[in-house]
Amino acid sequence: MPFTLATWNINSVRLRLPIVEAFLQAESPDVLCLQETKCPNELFPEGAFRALGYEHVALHGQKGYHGVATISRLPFADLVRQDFCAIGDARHLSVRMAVGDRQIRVHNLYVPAGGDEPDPEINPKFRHKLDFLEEMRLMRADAEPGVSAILVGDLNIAPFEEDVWSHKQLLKIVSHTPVETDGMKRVIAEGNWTDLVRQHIPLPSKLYTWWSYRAKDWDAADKGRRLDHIWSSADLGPHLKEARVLREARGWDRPSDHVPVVVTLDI
DNA sequence: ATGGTTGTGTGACAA
Repeated sequence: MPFTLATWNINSVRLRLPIVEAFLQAESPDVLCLQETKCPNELFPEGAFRALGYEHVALHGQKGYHGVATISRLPFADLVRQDFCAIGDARHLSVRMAVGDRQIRVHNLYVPAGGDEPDPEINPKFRHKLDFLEEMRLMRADAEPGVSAILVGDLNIAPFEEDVWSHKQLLKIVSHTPVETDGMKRVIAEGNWTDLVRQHIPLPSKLYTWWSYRAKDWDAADKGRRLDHIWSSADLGPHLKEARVLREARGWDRPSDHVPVVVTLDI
């Protein structure tokens, strides 16, 4: 059976509900993982998602900042909200669902952006990002026997040269510094994760999922970065049928600065 | 080098 999963940093789910609804009607993924919902759980617009057939909603939100949500056509169980760095931020949510005969745990993550100065000694936000990455090293794709895994989200790191518009110009810019890109590659290697998007759209193709609001003409300038990712356990790699980045969503009305990333597996 | 924009919730901060 085909199984389609999408991830999208939505930058306020309430403000952007119209484009989220349009996306769901157009693409009809089985699962949508949102980040930066900026919405307390009690104010999350669950009804709008139920009306579109997404009857299963898992929330880890807070007022004003951060927040992740996983909405699904398929039922799920074993909801976990992990408190990375033990500071109470709403940055992680995972659920386990049955897809055909297979069990899959879906992790939804919003990694700290890390501020502007890439020095953990003087910038506590960058220290936090590196600490978060260190904690992610404990996440293993094969952590649960008999359960496959998918890890998605705004990971706020563009790991490869082709994941940014200019490798040289971004080497000292937070999201593409060597300590971050090496750290992410270590998380992938040690956790035995597969980068599904790069499996389907391999290097050296340039690929971005985020364009700053501050650019005058994001499309023409195209100074993007690939900050949003979909990884899986190795067993799912051979089942991948397609991976897409919905670049056009950056040009929609009142857009997020991130666009949806979508994979389809044949389970 | 600097400044550029958006969101929350009406301040200052986060991204």
